[in-house]
Amino acid sequence: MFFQIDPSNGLAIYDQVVRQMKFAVAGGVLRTGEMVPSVRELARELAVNPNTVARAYRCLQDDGVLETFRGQGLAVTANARERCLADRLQLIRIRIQQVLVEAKQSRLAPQELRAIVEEELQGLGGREE
Amino acid sequence: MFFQIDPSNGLAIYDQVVRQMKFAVAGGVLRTGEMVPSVRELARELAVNPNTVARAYRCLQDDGVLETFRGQGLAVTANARERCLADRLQLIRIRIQQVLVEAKQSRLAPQELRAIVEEELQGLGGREE
DNA sequence: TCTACTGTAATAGATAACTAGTACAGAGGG
DNA sequence: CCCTCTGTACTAGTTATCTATTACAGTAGA
Repeated sequence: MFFQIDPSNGLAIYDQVVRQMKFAVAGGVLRTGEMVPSVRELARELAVNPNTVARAYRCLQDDGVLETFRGQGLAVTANARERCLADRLQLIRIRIQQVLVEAKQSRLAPQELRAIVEEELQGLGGREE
Repeated sequence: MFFQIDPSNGLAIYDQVVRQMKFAVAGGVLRTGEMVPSVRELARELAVNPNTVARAYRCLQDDGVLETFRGQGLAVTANARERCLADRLQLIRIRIQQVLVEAKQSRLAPQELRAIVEEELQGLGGREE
């Protein structure tokens, strides 16, 4: 229902949860005050250990995206949206920059690079989520 | 002189060596028959353990890019160029696809995505290597 | 109060990647 | 032969991540 986790992604699972949670807030899927799934529920859903989800949630608290209500759960904070909008741009920009640097070092022509990007953008274009 | 390694890259170090070696062959920096740096020399240069370089070289042998001359070193194989040209496209395409999928899931607008790509391309444009 | 949920914490174990150190066989130059 | 280079192999230890399990405190509803 919520996220998609790929264990063989290079990124740690908890990090994937953090990123996708931020993206959900930035994209308006999760709104201020809304409760997120409980640690155990999300862990079951993702077929992942509860500790891993708890760690992700702890990170999200540290980043001011979630706040805890003891005994009840965690909710999206008041100014989470603006934080996440900024974070989303930054996170994606960094990944793009890494790929482009590598492509540049490999002496792949920029036109060829643009072609790949456009091609892959077309490949994703139609679907929503 | 040769490569740039970033230990906190997500990618394993030996994998970075493999990729950059393939890119060097694809880009014409390394030619057929040319000797590559010895395990110990490259390890010293990259400030990395010799075992890590050895592992990368073993991968490159398995992929038919390098061949070993016992007691002398390793050299680029005859048909390494064409293999690496294909590998380069594939490796970069996969990374781009991963970023675009994530961006798509985050509901970032494609125009905004293109803007970031162009912006970062400009940022790299001038430099050679 | 009892029960079931919540987050949080702590411990131990598994696995992967990398480091550290040592050792061995082959090639080549003196 | 001796020395130095080459790749290769092995063991052990470190670190980070994730799993597995148990436990505890707070909240809420019957």
